[in-house]
Amino acid sequence: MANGFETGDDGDDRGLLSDRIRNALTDEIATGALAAGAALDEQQLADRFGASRTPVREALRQLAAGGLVELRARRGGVVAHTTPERIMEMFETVAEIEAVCVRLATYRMTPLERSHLIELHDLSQPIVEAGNFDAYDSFNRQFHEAIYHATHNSFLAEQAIAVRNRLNAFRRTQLRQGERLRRSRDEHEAIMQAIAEGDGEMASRRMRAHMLNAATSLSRFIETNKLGGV
Amino acid sequence: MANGFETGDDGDDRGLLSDRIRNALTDEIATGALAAGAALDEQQLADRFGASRTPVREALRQLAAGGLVELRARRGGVVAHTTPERIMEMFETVAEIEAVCVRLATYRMTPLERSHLIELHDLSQPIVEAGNFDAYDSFNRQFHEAIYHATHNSFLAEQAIAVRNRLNAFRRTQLRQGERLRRSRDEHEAIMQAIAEGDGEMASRRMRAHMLNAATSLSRFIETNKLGGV
DNA sequence: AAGCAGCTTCATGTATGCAGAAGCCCGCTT
DNA sequence: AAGCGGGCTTCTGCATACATGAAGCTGCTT
Repeated sequence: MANGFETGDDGDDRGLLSDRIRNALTDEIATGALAAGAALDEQQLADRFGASRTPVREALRQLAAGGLVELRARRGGVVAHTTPERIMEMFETVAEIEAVCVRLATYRMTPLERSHLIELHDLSQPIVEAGNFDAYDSFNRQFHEAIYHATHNSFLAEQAIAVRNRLNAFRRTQLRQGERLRRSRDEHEAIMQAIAEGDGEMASRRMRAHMLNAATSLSRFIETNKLGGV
Repeated sequence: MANGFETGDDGDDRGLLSDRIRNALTDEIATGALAAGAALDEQQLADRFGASRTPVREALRQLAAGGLVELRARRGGVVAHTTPERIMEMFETVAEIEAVCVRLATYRMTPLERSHLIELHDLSQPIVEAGNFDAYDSFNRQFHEAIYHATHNSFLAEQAIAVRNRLNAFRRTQLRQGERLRRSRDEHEAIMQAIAEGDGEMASRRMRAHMLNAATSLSRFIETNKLGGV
């Protein structure tokens, strides 16, 4: 996470109250239960969570720092209004950062890391065959994070994870089409090949294309379903 | 800033108390008045700022979100321990992000934006001649931020500014050598030329080199002055 | 003497109370 | 009837008080 907060675990039973509230609100914003622009009344939220305003305030501050909530001094907070254009910008940013990561990783990864990545990639084959979306999502995360770490630049890796998480809040309307699943793995395959050949630039270009393909698919999805303000 | 907080201005007289404390602590950490690893006692800070613990807590949370402070649940906070290695990682990250920005900017900037950038660059000539470090610092910031904006990706621009600001906290030990000043402008010149030729890849490579040169200079500085834990 | 248990102390986490500012509604004026 | 001003309401921001978990210390046991 590397967000400056160590709470033990992200479970929901025993952490700090403010963290539980933060996680809950994050989920609700991500799932759309709290629509963009919705006012966030402190007392109201406190009542809803059976807590006082204090932990709610702290949760809101943290969400504001993460960009999910906008706070105006003495005027309360609202759920950040994220337009489709901005989501596309976020996608492009992630794509570029991932491209940077895979290029550096190609040049710097240890044989052990390369082996781990190959193993991970191989494991995704049966997942695609089975069409298990949740499992693939989990694998996909591991795959990309393995690349982040292989840059041997922990700060960059943290940035990549942070921006990726921030984007994930809007990927719930994920493209759950089997075709994209297979294409995603094929693109991974191409990236792996470039890595194997030690061609960081090629891996970088393919990674960028990989991410932008996902963005394009989502864009089409938004277009056809007319999800105006997300 | 796009950090989710709108406080009117960053002045110190009339904003929110928690913001004033946050700014003050940011400065103190940046200047080294608060050394890395120093414990941050809430009550103690509250006394020092003549406030209660509440705004201090909020300030600490925001700083934690920004990475300047590490908070462990129920165990208080300490100034984030930023090793020279980590600073170098941050430099590399900034260099890569800037490289991405200038490539996108090259392909997307409007004639007006290009003109503005050229004007900005021209204005830096007399500043270098005069050896005015502060003025050059200000210009440099404008120059790079103009490039961010020219990407026409506001999210990416915000990320770039955020990570740059975070790094700036450690650049106070800035290399104030006239030679570096002139070389910096020469590198800008080379970047401008690549932009003028519409060669985004070239501009990107030169920008990366430009940033890494600055990092190398700082690295030498740290090495010779043995600023162990920063 | 070393290690552990229990207690004490203290800092954090949470709740509540209070003051001030922003927004709103109502009534007044033109 | 429409625009404006004042009082009112409500919510945020800050302060203070209470509860709880963590760290350190003391004394006992082995």
